Formats: sequence, C-alpha cells, structure tokens
Amino acid sequence: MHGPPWWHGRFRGCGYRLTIPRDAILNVLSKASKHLSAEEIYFAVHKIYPAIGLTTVYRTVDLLAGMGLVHKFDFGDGRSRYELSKGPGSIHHHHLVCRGCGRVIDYTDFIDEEAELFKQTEAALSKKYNFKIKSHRVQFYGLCEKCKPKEENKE
Amino acid sequence: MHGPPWWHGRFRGCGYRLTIPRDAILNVLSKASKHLSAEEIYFAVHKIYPAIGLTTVYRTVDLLAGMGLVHKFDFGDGRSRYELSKGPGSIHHHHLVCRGCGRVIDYTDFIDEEAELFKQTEAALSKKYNFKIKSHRVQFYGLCEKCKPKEENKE
DNA sequence: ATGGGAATGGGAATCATTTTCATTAAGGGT
DNA sequence: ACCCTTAATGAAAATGATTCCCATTCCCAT
Repeated sequence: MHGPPWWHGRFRGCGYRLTIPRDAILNVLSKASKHLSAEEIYFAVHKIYPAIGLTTVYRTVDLLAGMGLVHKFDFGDGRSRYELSKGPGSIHHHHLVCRGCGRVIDYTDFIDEEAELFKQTEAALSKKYNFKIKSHRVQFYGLCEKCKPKEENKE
Repeated sequence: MHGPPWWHGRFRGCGYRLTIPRDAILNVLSKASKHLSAEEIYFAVHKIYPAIGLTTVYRTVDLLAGMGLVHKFDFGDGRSRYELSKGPGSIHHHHLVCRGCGRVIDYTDFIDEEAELFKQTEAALSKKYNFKIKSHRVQFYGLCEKCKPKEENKE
C-alpha cells in the first residue's frame, strides 16, 4: 500500500505529464466506490485542491479514457460516469441499471462464462468486420427491488 | 405489406392515442436502415408533415421507448439514437462501435450463443439481486477498418 | 534559471434535451 | 356525424452537461 500509485508508470514516455490535477483526479477515482460523474469528481477533488476547475476534470477524464486508465459509462441519466479501469483491486464487471431510480449494481457473476464467450465473439467479429476491438460494455436494464413494487401499482 | 402497420395494435387500450405525429415517426423508424438521432427523425418526418416539431419527436420517442416499441442507444457521440425494437423484419442484434469515426455496425453473429448465456445470466441476476430485467445492451468498442490505419500512424 | 510547449481555469458558448403553456385534435359516448 | 373530455402538440424559453477560448501558469530539458 506504499510507494507511488500504480498509474504513475503509465505516464512515463507517453508524452503526457502527470500533473497535480491529474494525480488528484486519479486518486479520487481510485478511492471511489462507485461510478462518478464529472461534477462529483470535481467536488471531491475540490476539497483537497480548490483551485482545480471543472474544465480540467472534463479534460483529464477524457485524456484518461483515451489512455485506457478509466472507463466512461452512460447509464441513461444524462451525464457520463467514470470509473478506474484496471489496477489492483478492481475486477472486471458488468452493470445492472435500474430504470426506476437509476441505481447501478456491479456484478461479477458469470463473468468467467461471459469472458469465454466474449473472447470467441471478439475474435470472430474482429476477423469478419476487420475491426480492432478494444473493449466492451454489457448492461442489463430493468427494475431494482425498490422500484419493482412501484411499477406494479401503476396498473 | 398492406393493411395498417403492425404497431397500430399496440396502441389499443393502453391509454395512449395513435396520432399523426406518432404514426409518422414510427413510419420513419420502420424505414430507417440505421439508428437515428432525434434530429434526424425530425428532419425525415418534417418532409412529410412540416408541422411536427422537434419537441414532439423527443416526447414520442420517449413514449415509444417506454412502450418497448423502440430502443434508445448511446454510442458516445453526444446524442441518443433510436431504433425500432421488434416487429417484422428486425432481428435482435448487438453493436460494434468505432471510436474513430463513430460508425456503428450491427451484428447478429453469435447471437444464439449469447442468447443462451444471457438467459442464464438474467435468471441468476434476477434472483440474486431481486431485479426485474427487461432488456440488455451489448456493445464492442474499437476501430473499424478505415480507422485502424490512421491510429497506427500516430505512433 | 530559462524558454517553450503543455496544462490549467474561469467564463462564455454550444448543443441536446426538457419544461411551460396556450392551442389543437383523438376517439369514446351520444 | 357530433360533442366533450383530456391527451397531445408546438413554439419559445429554460436547463444542464460539456466544450471552447484565451490569458496565465506550470513542467522539464537544456
């Protein structure tokens, strides 16, 4: 748990500078338990470095997504959400999105089975469409246990 | 290919009215070969019924999504895109999204294998998280054959 | 320490989507 | 076919996330 965070290495020789704002944003993301919006990142970072602006958050998060350090998600609530991609302690997972309240549940169940199938699918699609696949998104939409009852009352 | 379009039946006794704008928008979507944005739908519909406003397009498309007649997608280009969901002639498919040019390729390969796995996954997730799953999205991101070479030149 | 390109931040600008509200039109009951 | 109730509509304004602009600041190789 000591020494520089793992992402420092990713900034070596790639032409980008590891600045205070970038490091701070990565720190916030690494501590976040959930998928943060740009504004949420801004508020969190602002507590430690009040000088960091929202514009920088957008730019940084975009850069990091380009570097593959963070994943950008859209859960249909009108704003993008970001999550550290790899790194220690993070497991590949997919999402369950509630259409009622917007809650997002990460799940890792069946990931192994999915992974196997996706590996095959990716290989075949890459070949067939001459497409270089870099990542994938899987999301299930529906109603969480709190919103299910509400929906039933409507009828 | 004659008689009223299949979706007319879906407006019976559901409390919603089948109006000219709604029918026109459904017609546009049924003829569209690709995923249209609200604005694209607006332009297409506008050619036939110039009185129909963009607001109505948004409202309608939202309603139709709620009814399950259309699917709403986000391919990361800053606007939502819509596609008729079921109906004759449409097959369940997933998407390949190019990060370079934004092109979207529909594919149906492996859908059967995926379907089987997803059926199991959905059942298990529903139970474990007490979640009512209504739909899913699968998207692969990467570079299409045109954008792959460009990317390589950057290095 | 210094010069130059990279990075930043604040405010204005952009652009998709939503809200408001006065007007219009579906479609069931007659 | 004609009302009548109420859902649906459209134009304009509002909203809200994200991006642009540009003067200033920062990093780092020399």
